[in-house]
Amino acid sequence: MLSKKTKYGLKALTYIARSKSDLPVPVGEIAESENIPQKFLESILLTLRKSGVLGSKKGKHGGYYLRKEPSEIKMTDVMRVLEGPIAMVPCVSLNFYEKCDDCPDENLCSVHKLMIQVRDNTLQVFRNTTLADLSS
Amino acid sequence: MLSKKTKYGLKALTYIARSKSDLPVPVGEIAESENIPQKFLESILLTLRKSGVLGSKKGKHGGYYLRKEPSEIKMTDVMRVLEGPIAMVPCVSLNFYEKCDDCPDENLCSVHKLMIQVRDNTLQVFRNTTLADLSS
DNA sequence: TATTAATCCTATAGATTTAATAGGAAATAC
DNA sequence: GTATTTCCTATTAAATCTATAGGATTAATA
Repeated sequence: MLSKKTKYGLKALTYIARSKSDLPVPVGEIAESENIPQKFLESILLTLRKSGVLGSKKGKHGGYYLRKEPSEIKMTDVMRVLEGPIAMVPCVSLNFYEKCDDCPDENLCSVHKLMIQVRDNTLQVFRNTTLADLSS
Repeated sequence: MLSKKTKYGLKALTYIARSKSDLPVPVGEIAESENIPQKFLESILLTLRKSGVLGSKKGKHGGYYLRKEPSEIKMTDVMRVLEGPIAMVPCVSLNFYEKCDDCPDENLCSVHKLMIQVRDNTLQVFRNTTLADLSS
């Protein structure tokens, strides 16, 4: 299941990408428009800023803005920040690899084989999709 | 993330598919061989039996067996029983559809569009993979 | 300079889900 | 009738997710 954090984050990014204004977009505006609890959204946008996807400006007329063109923001990056590993098991994760406790040899593991296929397919979607695709 | 339930379930099914013996396979044997807590595995195999994937025999020399040939057991079916919906959000689920609380119109929702793609790719993997593939 | 509006930060509560355990009832082989 | 195994229900323990609270900091502007 996609977490609400990720869902809200993607919706917020889309909202910002669609924004016509030159000014940064304040959290309150997004929260209201997209039906997202404001405080929760604050924390989400904060992590997106810390990861480099978003920039921010404090104070009056402040808010969040994209650091790159929407077409340059890949879903792989966004998903890894919001949702964590793209793989369904750590033992097939490219960026968050971890060995399984059980499983003496993962080359013989049937789950491993299957999940590599799922990972590759999902990865292909996220690599070929940018924020520009979402917001169009 | 794949739940342990699903992971254990897949490993157990693979173990049973690989079994040479004519007798049903007892839970204890699988649990020991695959490093799975036995009581937990019991409950997992029980749900697989109730869903029709496995058959069982009680008492001495009892255990679990496959109801169909491994090549006839699709991952779509197994995954839906063990892990639930294949889609990452209920609003793009074929078998467990649910509308989102937020989201006035899901055709305009950027998350919706993206998750349909992920679903279709994952579905393709699961539709084209059977237990025979896992256990070979 | 005071006011207002915004991000930033930390902590924590509440809710849900997952993982695992416990204890025995029912069935079957021998 | 004893040993073995599935079957069933309940419960605990742990982890994670969702959301809220309360204020500190920063910046624009009147």
